[in-house]
Formats: sequence, structure tokens, C-alpha cells
Amino acid sequence: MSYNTKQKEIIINTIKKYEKEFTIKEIYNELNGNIGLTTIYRMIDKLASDGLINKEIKSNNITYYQYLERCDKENHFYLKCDNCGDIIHVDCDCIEELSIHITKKHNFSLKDNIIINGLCSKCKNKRGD
Amino acid sequence: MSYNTKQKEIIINTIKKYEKEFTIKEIYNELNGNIGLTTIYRMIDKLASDGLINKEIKSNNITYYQYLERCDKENHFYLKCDNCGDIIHVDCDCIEELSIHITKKHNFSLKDNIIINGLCSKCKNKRGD
DNA sequence: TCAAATATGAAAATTATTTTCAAATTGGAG
DNA sequence: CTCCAATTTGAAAATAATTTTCATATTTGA
Repeated sequence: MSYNTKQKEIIINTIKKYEKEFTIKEIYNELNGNIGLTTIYRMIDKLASDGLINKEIKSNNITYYQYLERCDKENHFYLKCDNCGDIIHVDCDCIEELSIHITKKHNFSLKDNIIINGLCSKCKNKRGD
Repeated sequence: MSYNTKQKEIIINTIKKYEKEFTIKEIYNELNGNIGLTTIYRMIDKLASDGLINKEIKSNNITYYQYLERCDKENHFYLKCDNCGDIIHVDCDCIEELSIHITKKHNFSLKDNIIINGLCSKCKNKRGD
């Protein structure tokens, strides 16, 4: 089973409010060190294995996490900008179609949350100049 | 510039032949320790930043890599099985359409190689029993 | 209120990855 | 072919993220 504690609640609230991707240390600092690093690791790992958090390792060997907003659909597609880290939740029919196509033609079950990496419009324009 | 060395050649050939995802240590052992760990790290990092290798961190905090076959298209979609690690290179029109859709509607530039996670047909059936 | 199950967190342990640097190799110029 | 500057290699040391440990604290149901 699982017990409810104020630490868990605080961590969840904090990452839900956090707009950007984050590291464990950032959350630790955000909480002024009031919650132990180990506790944060445990909580984030749990959420990640529940599919509520995206986990991504960067080249500098630090793991970045990001909370994923969900809707009532089965599959959740997100566009993630490799430059600024922003995540856009894509909710359109074409995704449904793609899911069906992949499921049928390739007999492949998509994960609940699919992250598609690239460059968002803002960052694209910045680079284009 | 860049110099060609036999170490680089050996590493590339080894990972191209490697059918599954791999860790740095696996490649190191595959080569019987004949090539230094540091050299392998450097080479794999280079290939990963060139987009020829997929990099994924697992829950046990080990990074797994996988060589990506490419075709002559601009975007490369891969279905990756979270269970067995196999990667299927998807090469169909629906992908083209999705790319265009995402590019136009969301004004988002897809990365050259997109990895979509899930469960392949073999592993799906195994679990279904 | 009590007790068993679970959670916390500081410190220690582990381990993957990066850095350092001296020696070796590469490849172009002469 | 020879020489040399640029680059690469790899063993060892350094770094730092993550996990483990374990004593203490908290939760929850009876």
C-alpha cells in the first residue's frame, strides 16, 4: 500500500506548478532543502514509472524531468522542443489516426504518452534569423 | 578536422552489427577491452550527436544506446519496443503526412529521427497470454 | 491509544561518466 | 620518405549523480 505524507503532496504540487523541465537538484533547491534528496528521487521515480513524468538524459549527463499534462484520451502525444524544453500537448484527430495505423499495420501498441522531439516555432524562428 | 583511426572503425563496425540496444560496457566487453572505455564514450557520443544513435536512460540508471538505420527520407520514424528493445524503422506515407501536419498546424520542426515507444507484436502477445 | 506498515533523510556506498595528460598516431607539407 | 603539428588514445584520477542503508519518524487502521 502507500501512505499519504505532506512531503509527497509538496513535491507533486511543486512539479505541477513548475513550467519547465527540471532536475532533481532544482526541485531540491526550489524546496529550500526542506525535503531530502532521497525522498525527491523516490517520488519522481514513482511518478515517472506511472507515466506522469517524462525523463530525459542530456549530454552533460544530467537527467531532466517534466510533468505531463493529460487529457481523457488513451494516447497522449507531446511535442517537445529540444532547445527550450517546452512541451506541447497535441490533441488532434491525426494523432488518433496515426495510433490506429501504427497499431493495425505494425501491430504495435503505443505507450500511453509519446514524446516527439524537435524545435518549437519560437526557437525555430530564432535560429532562422 | 578529424583523423581516421582503426579504433573508430572498429567501434562503428561493432555497433552496426550489434542487433540490440547496448551499453558502453557491453561494447567494451564485446571488444575484449582492447579499446579504452574513454574512446568508446567519445565515439558513441559523437554518433549520438550526429543523430545516428538513440540514447535512452533506464530506471537502473544505465544509458542504453542503439544504432539507427536510415533511409533517404528526411524524417525517420522508429517504433521501439520497451520490452525487448527492438527498433522498427517505419517507412510509410502516413508518417509523411503526420510530419507535414505537425509542421504546418503546430509550426514545429521534427527532429530527423523520432523514436516512438511501445510494445512490439511479439512482446504484446507474450503478455496477453 | 497502540502497533504494524510505511516513509523519511543523512550519511555512506556505488558507479557511470568526464577530465587530465603523457604517449602514440595520423596525414599533409616539403 | 621524413618531419611535424594536429589529433587521438587510454589509464588513472576526479567528479558527481544516484542508490543503498538504517535509525528514526510518521501514517493508518484496528
